[in-house]
Amino acid sequence: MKRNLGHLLSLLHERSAKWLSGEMAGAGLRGLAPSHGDVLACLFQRGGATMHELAAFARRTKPTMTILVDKLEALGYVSRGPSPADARSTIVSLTPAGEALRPAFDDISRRYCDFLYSGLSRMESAELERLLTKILEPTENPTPQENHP
Amino acid sequence: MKRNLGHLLSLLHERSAKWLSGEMAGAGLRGLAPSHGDVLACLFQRGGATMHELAAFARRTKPTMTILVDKLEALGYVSRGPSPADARSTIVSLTPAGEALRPAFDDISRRYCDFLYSGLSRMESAELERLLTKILEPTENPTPQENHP
DNA sequence: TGACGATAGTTAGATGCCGAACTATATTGC
DNA sequence: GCAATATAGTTCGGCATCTAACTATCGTCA
Repeated sequence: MKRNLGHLLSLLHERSAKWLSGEMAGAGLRGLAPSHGDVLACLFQRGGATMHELAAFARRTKPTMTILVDKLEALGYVSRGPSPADARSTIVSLTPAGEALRPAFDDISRRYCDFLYSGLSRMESAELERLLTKILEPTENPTPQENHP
Repeated sequence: MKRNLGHLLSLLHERSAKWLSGEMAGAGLRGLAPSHGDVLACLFQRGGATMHELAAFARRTKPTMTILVDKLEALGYVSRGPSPADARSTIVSLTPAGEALRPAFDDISRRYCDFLYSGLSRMESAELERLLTKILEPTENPTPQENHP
């Protein structure tokens, strides 16, 4: 059983994704993926965002964001509206039903941290973050899509 | 910019996957995903495996493995054969074309490690692995699918 | 002012992945 | 020896994701 860094990373990533999906399902959001959660998180934080901003926040491409928002809109959690400043832009915002998810989401976020850092001391957590950041450093990665000259 | 552990993990995971895809494409395997690489890695290591073993090794479900092997077989890198011991089983093995990929794969594996551990001292690498393993420990995760009573 | 390149968003097509359901073979219990 | 159960693989339907290509609008610059 080779336990190299790549393997550990995949393992943890998959487990995190599964945990989040499970928790979201438990919060009444059956069938929603972590990415949908990222969209909602962005809206909880900013109150409204363009497709472009959502895509950058969730680090997904714009076509993906179209699909994600389509679903959230169909479920009644968000709505699309025109931007007063730019006729090309769409402003996505939370509906009352979407806003109602905020407490459950805050709760999941808190427990997600507990889940991830479980068993690690405060110092170990800090060290882990430092090491991962150091690996990430060399080429701080930009937003997916449109990152070419 | 919240840099919590979940975020760092996602970032690193995405970057690793992209790096691997790119390297595989560079090695003449355009259109193959990291999971296909896992299948080949398993075969390089064991010389032949059942679908079930491949699925466990790559941590994908059996239906997914069917598709992955379909593709590798269509490309001429592996072939399916019957198991002499069990008529239900399929033995997947490397064709000469598949075997020919081995040196390129070994090279990619080596450079993948360099890529991941880049900038980390030997001690830091060990510490990082230790911390990730510690997080993973509590519920050492089993093979996906058929893991329920 | 009008043409041209940049930007916002969507559509189309393809791929990796999963769960559920299915077929075929093996194993176990009576 | 046979029915019940378990196991190996596949098929089916669905979802998130990507790239490429498209439409519509904005900004710029001559």
